[in-house]
Amino acid sequence: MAATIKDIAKETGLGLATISSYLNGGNVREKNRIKIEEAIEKLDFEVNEVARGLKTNRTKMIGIILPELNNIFFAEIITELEDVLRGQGYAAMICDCRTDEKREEEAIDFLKRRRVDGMIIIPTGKSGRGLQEVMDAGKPIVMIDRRIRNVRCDTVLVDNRGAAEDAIRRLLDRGHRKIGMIAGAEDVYTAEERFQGYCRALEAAGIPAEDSLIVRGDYTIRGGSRGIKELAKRNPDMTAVFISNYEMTLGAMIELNELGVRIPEEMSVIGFDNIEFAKACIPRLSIVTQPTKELGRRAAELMLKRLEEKERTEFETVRLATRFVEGRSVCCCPDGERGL
Amino acid sequence: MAATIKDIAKETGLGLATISSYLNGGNVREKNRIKIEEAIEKLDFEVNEVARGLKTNRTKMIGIILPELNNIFFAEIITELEDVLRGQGYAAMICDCRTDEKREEEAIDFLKRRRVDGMIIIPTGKSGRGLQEVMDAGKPIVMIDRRIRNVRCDTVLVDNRGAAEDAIRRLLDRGHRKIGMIAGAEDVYTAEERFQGYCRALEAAGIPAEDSLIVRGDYTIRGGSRGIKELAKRNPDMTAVFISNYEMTLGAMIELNELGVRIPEEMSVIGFDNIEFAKACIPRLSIVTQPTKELGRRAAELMLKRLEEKERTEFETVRLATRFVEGRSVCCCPDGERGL
DNA sequence: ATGAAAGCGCTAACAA
DNA sequence: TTGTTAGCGCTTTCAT
Repeated sequence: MAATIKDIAKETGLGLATISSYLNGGNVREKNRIKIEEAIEKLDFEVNEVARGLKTNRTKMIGIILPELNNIFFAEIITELEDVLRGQGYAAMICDCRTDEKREEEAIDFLKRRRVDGMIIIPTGKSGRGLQEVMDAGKPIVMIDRRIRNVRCDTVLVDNRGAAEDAIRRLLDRGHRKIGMIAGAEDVYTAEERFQGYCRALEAAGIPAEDSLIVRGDYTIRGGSRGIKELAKRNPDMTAVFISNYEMTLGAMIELNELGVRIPEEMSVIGFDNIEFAKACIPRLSIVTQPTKELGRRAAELMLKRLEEKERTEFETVRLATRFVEGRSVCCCPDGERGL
Repeated sequence: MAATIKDIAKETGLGLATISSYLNGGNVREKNRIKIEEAIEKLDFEVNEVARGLKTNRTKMIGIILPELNNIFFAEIITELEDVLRGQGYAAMICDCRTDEKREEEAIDFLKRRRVDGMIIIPTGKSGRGLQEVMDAGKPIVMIDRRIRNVRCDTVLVDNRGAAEDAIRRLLDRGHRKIGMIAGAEDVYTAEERFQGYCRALEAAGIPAEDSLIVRGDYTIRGGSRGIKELAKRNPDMTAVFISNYEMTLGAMIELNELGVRIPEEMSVIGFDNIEFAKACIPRLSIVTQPTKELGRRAAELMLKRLEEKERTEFETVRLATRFVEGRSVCCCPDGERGL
């Protein structure tokens, strides 16, 4: 059995409170400090954080709920998040809900029972069921990447609309007019924002958005390959395509590869996320990248701030900028007349 | 404040033990069961797992230590792991140690203080310092992917040597004789096994392994691109290359892309891991893939089995087979005489 | 600065 | 089956 502070007390002849005080950085007489440290060393004592958590009602655990861990975009965010949190002594209890709303709700309950001090969530569902109660119980929530209407809390987002707008504008500048988009599902926050950016850029250029140039994928590899096939079939005159997340970009590249479409001669492409993948493509892919590390860091910092604050202050929403990384997958299309 | 079983007892007029018995699946009179359920509903009671953990000395938390979460190979393993564990009510406390031995040791301490019921680790360090003590304290440990000599515990590995041997044999069968390898660092368990497979296959074919055809990367993208550059420079007559992990494969592809080397006409390539990436390559890459899901699942199952067992049984070592996925990145080289 | 004692929410004997 | 009681390891008044 592991040693307890009782054992340390007995070993040193001191009282429990003194040991506790020492452990929590209180003032202890030099002489006793040494005695305690020797006893700790000798008995191989380690604070029992479970007991401490029960007593203080603070477990120093943060629940993290996300759609899927085996997704490089989310994994990068969580990596940074966990790093910052643990640096402050907080443990990350991670729940992957497999992009399933029901599982997401279960995860929230699971974490409530475990009495985490707060939750950081990259939402899957749209309802946010269960979250408001967590907030009401005084446990802070920080949301990343997607927003949910009913839940008021700190949020860290990306400027999705601006990112898409910028990408499309670059295609327009190179003379493209028939620009396809592989968008995400309508009920996904980021997907909708990116889609709006696409529309807005075209609108600003006086080009009506055509239904045939838009397909809805579902942020999966399969969705990307289906999407590009569909677009190509429907639009022989399409000269460029904008793909709005990494998995779909990967799927589209696989399919373009399969179809033998030459990039950028036959088709200009702008993808999303994962710069390493983009560099490995032939030719190098132009992409929009998101600041994953910063998303994670800012979310962790917002959480830590909430955990320290005495009284609740205004909720913050941080919106981070994306970056465009130029590859060689976009060519000029002066007459807007090439295509497949 | 959240309701406690005391509140439920007061509300129902029953004793604490009855409530506890109900919560733990004991026998409770039908009438009382209903009363309790109503009270739980009314007071919005949820078991406090922290208190339960303190009392039972079982937190139902499993510590998971890994080199890096933002690595698709590890992320896939952890995803499956967490899924299986949570399905049995266990929480995954994940610690990313950034491939840093010191951080790995800190993570072990961190998890000990938190009194996790067991640890699953994908080791970074070679010493396994701190792990044996965990075992001695009666907490099971399961190791994944890499083995550590001093620590005796359940282990789930991949047949790395066989995988490399098979890959090289395929190249030999197609007539290649000058086969390069981008290996990992010598002190990395999997890297060494894969390297041995390479040597063994050549040996079986009566071809001496040449130093100039072997470079040591460090399992990073950068290591891969440097590796292929070095190999190409040193061996103008090299006709094929085997790259022994995903990151280095990615790096090598980026560099080959940069150098304008045509695959497979000028260079046959066999990579490692990440089938999606392989499919997106032009031409599709032939690769060795590892059974990530099964690695995670088996590890979780071994852990659960240990947690249930009354007395300690023999440690198990599971070794899983890899799979070769044929692409179009290997060509025939009948005379062994082409190359760059 | 230190000690004594109460109690966080739960489980597990033991009695009834 | 149910109630009473002790105690898991810690923190935290309140005295001293």
